[in-house]
Amino acid sequence: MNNELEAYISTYFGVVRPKEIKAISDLFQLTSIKKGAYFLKAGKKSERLSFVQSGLLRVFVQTADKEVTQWITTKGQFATDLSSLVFDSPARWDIQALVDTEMYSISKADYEKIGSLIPEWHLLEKLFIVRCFTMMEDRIFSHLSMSAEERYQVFFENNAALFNEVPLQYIASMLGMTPETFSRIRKKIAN
Amino acid sequence: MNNELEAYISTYFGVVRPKEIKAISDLFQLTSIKKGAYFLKAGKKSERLSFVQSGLLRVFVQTADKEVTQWITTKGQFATDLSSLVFDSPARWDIQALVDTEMYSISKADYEKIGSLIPEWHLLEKLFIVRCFTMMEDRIFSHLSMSAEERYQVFFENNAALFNEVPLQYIASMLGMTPETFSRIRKKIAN
DNA sequence: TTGATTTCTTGATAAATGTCAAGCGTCAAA
DNA sequence: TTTGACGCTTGACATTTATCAAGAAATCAA
Repeated sequence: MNNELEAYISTYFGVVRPKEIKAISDLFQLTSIKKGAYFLKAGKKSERLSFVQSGLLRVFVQTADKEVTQWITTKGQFATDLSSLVFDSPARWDIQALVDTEMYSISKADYEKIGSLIPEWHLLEKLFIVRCFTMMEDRIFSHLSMSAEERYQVFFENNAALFNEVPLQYIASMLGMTPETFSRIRKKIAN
Repeated sequence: MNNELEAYISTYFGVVRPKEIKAISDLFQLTSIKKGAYFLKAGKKSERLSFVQSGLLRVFVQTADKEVTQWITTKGQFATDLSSLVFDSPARWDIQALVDTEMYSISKADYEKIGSLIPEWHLLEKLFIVRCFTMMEDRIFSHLSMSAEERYQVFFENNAALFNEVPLQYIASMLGMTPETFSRIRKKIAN
């Protein structure tokens, strides 16, 4: 399996022994998904966990009156509906490829095998999820304390490249504003 | 140790064997904290994980221009700065008792012992944190898709009792609005 | 390349929310 | 009982953000 995947496993989960990294990475398959195709449909069970190798996925949900983009998954990030994967509940998000996308993907069954391969796996996994939880705390804080313009600024500083790669309306939605507001903020900042 | 704590351990973590529940609960101490006292100070390391048995804690942060309430912890909920507890990083939140509060509290050192007492502990812990993560997803979604009034309604439906127990300004803050907006929403709904 | 489609921008206006200041009620300490 | 602190409400007004509609720009497919 691939060096880049092994780097993810090492970086995100802190697995250090090469044999173990190899054992985990062998459970992943490199899979491709075409632009517009769905990695996950809301209502279905999430059967796979994936790490994006190249390309982009959009996590969103269709509400009665609008579509809400919850996140855009970029290279190196994981994609799944975590609660659906873990609890076998119906997925709450649609996940769709914004461009042709390659990812390292593992089935739920194989994912659950990792625990028996690596003694401290559930601990490492816990640490990974705590990091995710902490990012969510930060994101909530941004909505409690910042204006739309401030949220734009912070996100742009950390994700500038994304602004050339996806329809801006999706970034607007995931920052909690309309495309028009987003556009006006950009205009204001440009001057 | 106490039946109520054992119920939390059973409910939140899914520990089933009575001996194990007992072993875990014995590591907790019932501790009291007076109204206004701090359970955690931002910048310090979070050394304890606690479950509120009675009373209320407010999780907040002081920014340059205002104080932001991130959460109010009620009976049965856990209190800590999770990332600080897990990674030994400085706490990002202040946690202060809103009223005299009793909680079952465990030190980080004892907490980390649980893994050696119960084989599947890290798995159970993971499931617990995934549930927390999912709640954060929902909360972010509420900020991406709902107005202040809708957030008020949803929160009120699920936490009506809290409205008689804490200064409403704190609820306003944790829902991402000013006390004045909060007050006007209440007036509107009353009519 | 061209036409169709989608996305982005802009203006006008409306609605939601924030800010500031004042006043009122409640509660507890003096 | 009074006084002061605190929290809530209200009004006037400002600012932010959303909505709607139109057109410009970019992208995609034939």
